[in-house]
Amino acid sequence: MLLTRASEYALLALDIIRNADKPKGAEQLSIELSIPKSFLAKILQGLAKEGILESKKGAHGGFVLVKKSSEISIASIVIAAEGKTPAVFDCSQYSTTCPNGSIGSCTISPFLVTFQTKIDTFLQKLTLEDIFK
Amino acid sequence: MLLTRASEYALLALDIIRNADKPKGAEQLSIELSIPKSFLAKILQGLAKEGILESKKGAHGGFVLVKKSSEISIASIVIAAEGKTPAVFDCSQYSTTCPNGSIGSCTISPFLVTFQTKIDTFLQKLTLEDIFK
DNA sequence: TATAAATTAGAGTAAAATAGTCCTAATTAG
DNA sequence: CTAATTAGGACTATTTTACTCTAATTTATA
Repeated sequence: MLLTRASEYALLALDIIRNADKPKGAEQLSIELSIPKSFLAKILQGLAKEGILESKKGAHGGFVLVKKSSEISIASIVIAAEGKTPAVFDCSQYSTTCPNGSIGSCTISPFLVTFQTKIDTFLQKLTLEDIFK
Repeated sequence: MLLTRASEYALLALDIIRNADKPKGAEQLSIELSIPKSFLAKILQGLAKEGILESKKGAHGGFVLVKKSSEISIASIVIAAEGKTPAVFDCSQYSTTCPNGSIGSCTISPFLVTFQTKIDTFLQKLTLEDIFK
């Protein structure tokens, strides 16, 4: 799987947050979406760190969108949620054990790079607004 | 990750097999590629079952290509190697616990379907010949 | 026909990634 | 002050990935 539940929960939560007029708390969101609160809270924290959401602490706090939906790429959401860019195949991680030696010299490397670029481009061009309209 | 080592090993092995004039054994391939023999053997068995390779048992046996490289899609190789089609996000697996109920009614479903289709199409159009030329 | 070289099949295992939980601290509206 | 809320870190459970091992089967060839 390219995307994990973190991305799924992030996108579902963002759709609710962008349609709300007040800050949405993690607990409220977890109830509306029927997903685990602590896990969702972690994901929302990640989105806040990346500047996709603004978090308001304390009573009546919660999360609000900082930018317009049309200015938030799906790529940035996924990277914030997953903690890394979604990779077709994680060569670098295995570089020391790579059968073909260093990265880039492998016979399938051109294919992998082309594929990865296709995915990156697709996610970078798509915005939060696009996927919900 | 969308693709696992099974697909990587399958593609690397197929590149050697298609350039050989005799059946290539799992052991020989595992040596040339510096990858575990038993694991590679399992993957080659899968490719043989899907009709991508023909396996010859016994002495001087091994694996040979059945079709031309240009007639073998990367999609078919990946499906044979992974045992399933590479999924962007595995909704069906979570259908019983899906926050939004049944598949397709989820707000991110259209995005997921579009994304998955893009990937499927890309892999179906690409052939073994394409990625090594 | 014996034998060595292969694939086949299935069960089992180890490591890594995913999907969480839990607890304590810090912040803030009212 | 206090109740509501985010922040952070450590921890755990589950699932997937990446293998291994053993025994059975097949087959070229001597």
